[in-house]
Amino acid sequence: MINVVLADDHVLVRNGIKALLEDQTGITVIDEASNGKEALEVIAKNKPDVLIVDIRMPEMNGIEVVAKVNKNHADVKTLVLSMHDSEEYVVKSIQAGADGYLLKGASKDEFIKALTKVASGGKYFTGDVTAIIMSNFVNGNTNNSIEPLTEAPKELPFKLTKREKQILSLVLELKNNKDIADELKISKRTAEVHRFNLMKKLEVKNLMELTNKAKEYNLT
Amino acid sequence: MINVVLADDHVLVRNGIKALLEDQTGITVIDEASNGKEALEVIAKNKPDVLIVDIRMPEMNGIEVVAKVNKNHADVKTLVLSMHDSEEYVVKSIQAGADGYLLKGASKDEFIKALTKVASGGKYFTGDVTAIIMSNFVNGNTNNSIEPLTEAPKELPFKLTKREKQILSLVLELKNNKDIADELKISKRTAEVHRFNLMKKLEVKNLMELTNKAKEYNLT
DNA sequence: CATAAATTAAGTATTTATACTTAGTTTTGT
DNA sequence: ACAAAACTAAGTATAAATACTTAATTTATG
Repeated sequence: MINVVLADDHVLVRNGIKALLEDQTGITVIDEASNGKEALEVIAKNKPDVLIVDIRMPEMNGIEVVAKVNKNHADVKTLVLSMHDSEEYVVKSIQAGADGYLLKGASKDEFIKALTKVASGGKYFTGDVTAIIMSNFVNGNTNNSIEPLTEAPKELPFKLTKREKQILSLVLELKNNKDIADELKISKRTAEVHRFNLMKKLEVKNLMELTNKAKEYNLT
Repeated sequence: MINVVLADDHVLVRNGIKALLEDQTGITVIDEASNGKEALEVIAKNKPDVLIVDIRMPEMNGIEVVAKVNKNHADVKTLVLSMHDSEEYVVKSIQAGADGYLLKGASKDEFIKALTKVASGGKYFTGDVTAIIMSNFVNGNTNNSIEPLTEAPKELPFKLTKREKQILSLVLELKNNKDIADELKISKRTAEVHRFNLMKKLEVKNLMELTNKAKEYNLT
């Protein structure tokens, strides 16, 4: 019997997965969570075999949840669900210690396969992203299984100060330096400097690249 | 027996709804579509009783689909699914002729209730938005039922030309005038003029307001 | 085919952003 | 308490955006 906890902020998606899984004998959804923090609480309480977790969630995103689960509840397996087949997300999930990564567009069969594989101690990464992963890790993998990362997760190539993060978030709201300055009660020139340093650190040269990079590194 | 067509770009969501609905006797999902255009084709072919359609979809959004279905297949009922309880979406759905509007966070019970009500010629709008609607239409409504709009859908307070829509979409990607000009092979000055006219028409004075307004009116 | 609407683009003045550098003033870590 | 890091903000020069206006071509539509 596989005991599962579902974490996704949409009831409908949870219901869907639940219906899909419980149609299968040997799988039970013992609890649900609608955000990252709740997921951690629920896991601490219930100790499921597998956590199925969406990346995009309020309070705390799925990847952070996976990282924490791996740290504090090493025996709980994690299967990440995502709408995106972005390399960034996949790699981050692996680094966070996820046991599997599935696209929301996956079929029922693939879903069940992934869950059972993960529950039995295996790894499952959807075929759509396997090629990407392959190029990053050299292993004797069979088709959809890969070994977990052994090396320490490589840290971001930049570190932002508190103030910079503040300014970044305002810049991402497309506010101009004047408005940012007013909002933070600093001079416009100071806002400019922070923005300038931000652009340097993130190695971008315009707003478009900034927003893309920020999204890429989840600096929202 | 109610015959339903599902249109949503996520297989998982479709599977979820399907499982949820077919659990109920008297409801059959006869076909599915993963984007707006496909939805229209599927409807032309199958003539279902009800179309359950997500707002956010590739190719053509759910509201446009509803409008077209209402025009070309008046006997097909439409139930709009959305993640957002935004007034804009609700009002637009009603104007497009939707018979119901449900949040994705709806419970199974509410879902079934909405579907059966819509299928039998009624209207169902989720309680979360009823208050909003009430303030717009004065009718002798019972709880969750409202009358359809009789007046012509009020048009947007601005109309954009083809070129302006093109430029708008590039502006929304945060591209600057130079890049937009290069991309469209026009002079930078021309791009500036179009952007200027855009700002005037939408009555905004900076990028932030522009993106907000564009989102508001679904001008993505 | 004629007129309106749309697209193109230049001119001009003013404001804002960019790309730095320098430097004084907190804050923070050990 | 002392250095390092962070925050603040000024100066300067150049580039780009803003806020218009005018006006020459294209393109649509009655």
